Amino acid sequence: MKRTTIKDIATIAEVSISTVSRALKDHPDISLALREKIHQLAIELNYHPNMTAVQLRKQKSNIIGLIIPEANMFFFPSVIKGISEVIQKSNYKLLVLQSNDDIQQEIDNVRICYENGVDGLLITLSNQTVKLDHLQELKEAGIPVVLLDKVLDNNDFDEIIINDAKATQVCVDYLIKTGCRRILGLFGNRTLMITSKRLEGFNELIQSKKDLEITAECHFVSNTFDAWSCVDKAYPSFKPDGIFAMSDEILAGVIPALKKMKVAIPDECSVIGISDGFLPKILDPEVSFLHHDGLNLGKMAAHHIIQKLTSKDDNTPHITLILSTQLVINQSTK
Amino acid sequence: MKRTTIKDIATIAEVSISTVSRALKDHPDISLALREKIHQLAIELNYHPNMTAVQLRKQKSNIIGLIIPEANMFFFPSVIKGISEVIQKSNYKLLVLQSNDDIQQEIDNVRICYENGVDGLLITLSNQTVKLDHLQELKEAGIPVVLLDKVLDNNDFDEIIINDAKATQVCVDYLIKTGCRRILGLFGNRTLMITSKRLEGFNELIQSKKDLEITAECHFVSNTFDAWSCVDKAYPSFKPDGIFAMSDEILAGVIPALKKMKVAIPDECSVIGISDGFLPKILDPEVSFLHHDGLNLGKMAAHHIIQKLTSKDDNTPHITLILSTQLVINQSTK
DNA sequence: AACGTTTGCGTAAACGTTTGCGGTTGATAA
DNA sequence: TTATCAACCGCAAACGTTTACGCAAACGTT
Repeated sequence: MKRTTIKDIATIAEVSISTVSRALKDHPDISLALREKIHQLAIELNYHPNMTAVQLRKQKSNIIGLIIPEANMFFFPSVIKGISEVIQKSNYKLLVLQSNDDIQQEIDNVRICYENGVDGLLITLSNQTVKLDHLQELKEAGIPVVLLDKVLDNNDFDEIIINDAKATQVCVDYLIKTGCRRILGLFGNRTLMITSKRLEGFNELIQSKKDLEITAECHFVSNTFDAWSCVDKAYPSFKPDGIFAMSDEILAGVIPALKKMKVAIPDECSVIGISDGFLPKILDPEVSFLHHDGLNLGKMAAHHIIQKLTSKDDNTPHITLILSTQLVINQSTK
Repeated sequence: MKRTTIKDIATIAEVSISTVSRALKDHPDISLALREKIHQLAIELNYHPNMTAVQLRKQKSNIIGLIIPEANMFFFPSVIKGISEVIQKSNYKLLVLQSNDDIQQEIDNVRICYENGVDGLLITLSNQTVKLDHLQELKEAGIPVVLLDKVLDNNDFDEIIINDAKATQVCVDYLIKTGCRRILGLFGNRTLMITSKRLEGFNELIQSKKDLEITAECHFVSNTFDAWSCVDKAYPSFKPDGIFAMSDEILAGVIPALKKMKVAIPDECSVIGISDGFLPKILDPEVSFLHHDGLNLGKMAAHHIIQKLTSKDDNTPHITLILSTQLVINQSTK
């Protein structure tokens, strides 16, 4: 059951290979009659182009690489969905690799992308990544790279992010405005820029409100259940009246922890977080959150990289796209 | 910034292209000294093989296609994670396409996989899929196809599933054993085999317990919020004392709906479902569920297709792998 | 000394496309 | 008649590898 090639079609139609190739893409050099005949033949023989050969010849794969730390249920599904929607329309395909938050795997994955001739790369850095040499190589080879969400400071790459500091401040500010004075901040991995930015914003805001005598405490957790046990320990000793969770993953641990301790939300303690928006709806009570829209992030990323791929001038300076966010107030805050 | 090829290496080392090719894979025909020299050169020149060319020549891509209906936060993240973990170890890559539960997109995606020369295909059928001609073509071209979770009856393909009917019965049986007599069943899209199997199991069990005078009612919903509003409507009229949700996506709507109506779980109404296991932990109260392990499903699928790819004899009859499941009891049931 | 055998490398075809260039018609214009 | 020019199609190289085959030199065996 060998697949049919244009050569097979050529033999049957008794024309040359090049004629078949041109006919199939309706090149005006080929007469209409012959074009139709060959199209017909292609259908009959169930011909499908061998993209591998096309890639090799055209030096273009129409494949976009996506490297993510981990395919967890938070955030990435929406991002992937957003990317897929856009690139499928533009005839691109998505090669998904995960680094498992391991720098070596990330480097390997970048290499895999390169070897497989991706036309562009979207990447959310692992939390072990502190320099971008591996990406620099790609860039020098003329392959556009776009960083998503988790980035490094002062890098030379295009990036699509939110204003992490401000996002955090909007949340914490809301807590304070609604009367919270003892605020517990829960953050992710310390090595991540996304974490330090949000932490920075957090501390800055607390500082700026010192006349209100705010007390704050910050913890760093690595996943949902880590957040859960962190709240278990920190709540009784610190007795916060407001908790800020920097991500859905953390939020998913905070609410159950409080409820297990019979802490009334928001009467005894308010909760707010940065979230993709789904989780807050199904938790009880519905959580107030700053909407960080993963679907939109994915779409923007895809649009941006496709635009880079189709535009001729690649000497544009690197660009930072800052997504807008929106505060959504629900019952978890007063 | 052209990428270096073995030709470049050959020119510099003043040997032939084939010698470089062999040296790089340590072919014994090449002297040790030359091998080392060429390896060294490859590193200096930052050589990376062009997999597209390798693919074309070897007629093998080491790419596995994955087609899913939708990258949502339920189930698929774990499946993708499981698949990725396994295939990355075996040097395979994953091409992820989503059909958005649209048959035409699914067909297109299968074609894309074929054109890009995937060595194997993993697919979870869309809910519009009623025949498998598009997959048959792949199979006839010698490309192994494995169906995941959502399958059709009496198909000729390898499949990895759970015993849907039994899984449902275990859940509903538990509800009945703990005293429920008015049971509301919430199911997904009717066209899916997975739905009809679970529904079948549901009805069968209810029938078999007719001496207990069980009353049951079934509804079909398409997503979380659909499930939510369904409960909103059905609960007041039907007044169930037990609810069965056939998936995480549905479960995520049931619990909030009940809580909003101030229904005490499980005192007024028990809840149980088929779930990947994460969601039940963060909902309140913690939900009893039959564990349908997506991570494991992914791993099994990857292992199976890799095994098929490496084994010589492809004339094995099609095989159905039925994953084991486990009932986990929490506070949402008595 | 004659004959195998091994060692070490090169030649060239092949994988399935695309595409620049050139060539052959037949018609039209000068 | 000859030059011009479309219209239509084929030749062959190229993309970067792999690999069957060949071949020369070196070595070992009688």
